[in-house]
Amino acid sequence: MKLKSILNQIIKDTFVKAGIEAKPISVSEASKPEFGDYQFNGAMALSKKLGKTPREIASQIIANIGDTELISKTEIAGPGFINIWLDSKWVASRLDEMRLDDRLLIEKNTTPMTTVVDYSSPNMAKQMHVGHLRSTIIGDTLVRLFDFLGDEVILQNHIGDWGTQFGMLIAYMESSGEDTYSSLGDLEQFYKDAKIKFDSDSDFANTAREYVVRLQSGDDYCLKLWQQFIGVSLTHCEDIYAELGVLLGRNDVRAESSYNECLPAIAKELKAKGIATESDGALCVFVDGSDTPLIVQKGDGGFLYATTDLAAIKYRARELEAQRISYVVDARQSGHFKQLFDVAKRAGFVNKSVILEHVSFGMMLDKSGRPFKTRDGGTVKLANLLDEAVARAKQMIEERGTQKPEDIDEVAHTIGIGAVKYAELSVNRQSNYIFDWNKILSFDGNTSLYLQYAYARIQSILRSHGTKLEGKILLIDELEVRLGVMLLKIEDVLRSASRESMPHYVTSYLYELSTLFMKFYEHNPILKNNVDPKIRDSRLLLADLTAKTIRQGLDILGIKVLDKL
RNA sequence: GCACUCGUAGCUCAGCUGGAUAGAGCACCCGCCUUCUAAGCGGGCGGUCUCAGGUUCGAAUCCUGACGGGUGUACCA
Repeated sequence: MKLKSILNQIIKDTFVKAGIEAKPISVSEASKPEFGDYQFNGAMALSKKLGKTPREIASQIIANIGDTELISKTEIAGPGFINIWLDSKWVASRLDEMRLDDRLLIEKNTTPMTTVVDYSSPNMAKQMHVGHLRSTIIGDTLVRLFDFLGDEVILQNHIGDWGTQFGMLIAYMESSGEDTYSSLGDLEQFYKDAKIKFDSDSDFANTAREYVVRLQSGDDYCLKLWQQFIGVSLTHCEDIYAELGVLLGRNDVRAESSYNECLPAIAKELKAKGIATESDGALCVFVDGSDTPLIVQKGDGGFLYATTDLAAIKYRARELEAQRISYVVDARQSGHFKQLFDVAKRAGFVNKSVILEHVSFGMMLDKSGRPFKTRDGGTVKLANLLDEAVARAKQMIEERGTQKPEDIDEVAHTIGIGAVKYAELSVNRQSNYIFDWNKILSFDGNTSLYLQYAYARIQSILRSHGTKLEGKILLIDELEVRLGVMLLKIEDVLRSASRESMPHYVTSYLYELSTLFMKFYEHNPILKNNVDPKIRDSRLLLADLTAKTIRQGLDILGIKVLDKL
């Protein structure tokens, strides 16, 4: 439920009733429990405009709140804050509705927005490395989030499958003559070997160069080799996707090369519209605020990634009818996207109303704050990173010794992959972040394990109880009320995370929810002997609803829960 | 040089459209398991929110400048 909107509407109504001619600002969550559940801080700002003291305005607002079942108490505090307490009976009955609803009272958008999410986008010439992790994980969460809230989501994996290096790669693949799949088992090595041969063997280099030309002119033989190469490389990516449990599949691939045919028309159209002009022999679009232009066509007639991106954005807006296009790409390309969006709108490839956003993110750094590399300075392959995560998780649970031997591998996988994903998602995506194994695989603090532990603890209580849950939720203790209100906030959190493409809003919420539950649990016994049956039933229901909310939140993050830890 | 971005506790990070005494986790110190998972909970220590101005009743948040870090800067993607 959209709790904040409901409260905002109440405040808005009081403005009308009181004849206050101003637009109220939004209520905000109370900064402290003593200040209630929500607070309205708009009275101070209106003081000058209305010629009244903030406290006068505040009391005018309060006087007009009238009879509403969801607010139990209001007060004017300090200079003119209005503190608002929700009625615990009202909260309790909403929670009773929530636990009977699969969607936890989270509404589905009545008018779905067609949203394209462009993410992962690995280069087919190389193995996936840690640089692809953030895009893949953040993008996947956005897809799940948008979809859950009811938007029409279209996944786009804009794989890099075109460029001069493929001439060399297919020539080398041909000459190595081995079984293609196994020889491409380590793409990184394959690329290096090809490069060595290219640099040392002039006949091979000539063949490679010839293959680039033949490839670009549509030669059947080279195209066949190239398709074979891309096919194998893509399968490697799919292995990683399966390991990570992300949604991307072969149907979501819309490769760079698929836009090749449209590129001349894009350049022509930009030129015809007078948007692109020639400069130093290249066809360029100059954009206000950038001193370097977006180059649409090279001096030699070739096209660049900017042209491909323009073709792609046009395809997404026109063919896919996207109303929102999100590019989950690292922050270094912010300049490029600024130009791209400007040109796309100016050229009319995309309507003005379409939301174009660069969901940018920072770099992954190691513990000492340097770019995350292997000991010898190479890029860390994603496959190795994920293997290490699972291996470390396995070691931990073996030491703990609470899992059955046959379950260990699966549990280790859930924990290890979950920890890596959560680490990516829980920090503000815009800044660089430090990747530290000890931190991400910890049970303390804002980690996936802490949430999984909270969930597992609740499952354990439910198992001990055994029988079906009964009764109603009663909110008596202060911690119960706070937990209850927190549970009702989930939709507001998901909505703002979706609006701003900020997955860490969700992780922060889940962490706060889990810590609140832990406190509640420590202070309010559930199954102990002296607990009144009605209260016991209520607390069981509250625990169960908390678990469901954690599970739903983690599901949107693409992280699995465990019944036992 | 120019552009973008960041600067919050010893470390890693939250802090939403400006609001009350700036919050977590780690580390360090102290307490809590005969009973629901102690991978937990409670308490303590720790801050000139880089600095200087400005706007405002009110600034970590907005604006300007300085300093410091990162990134990008014409035919690679």
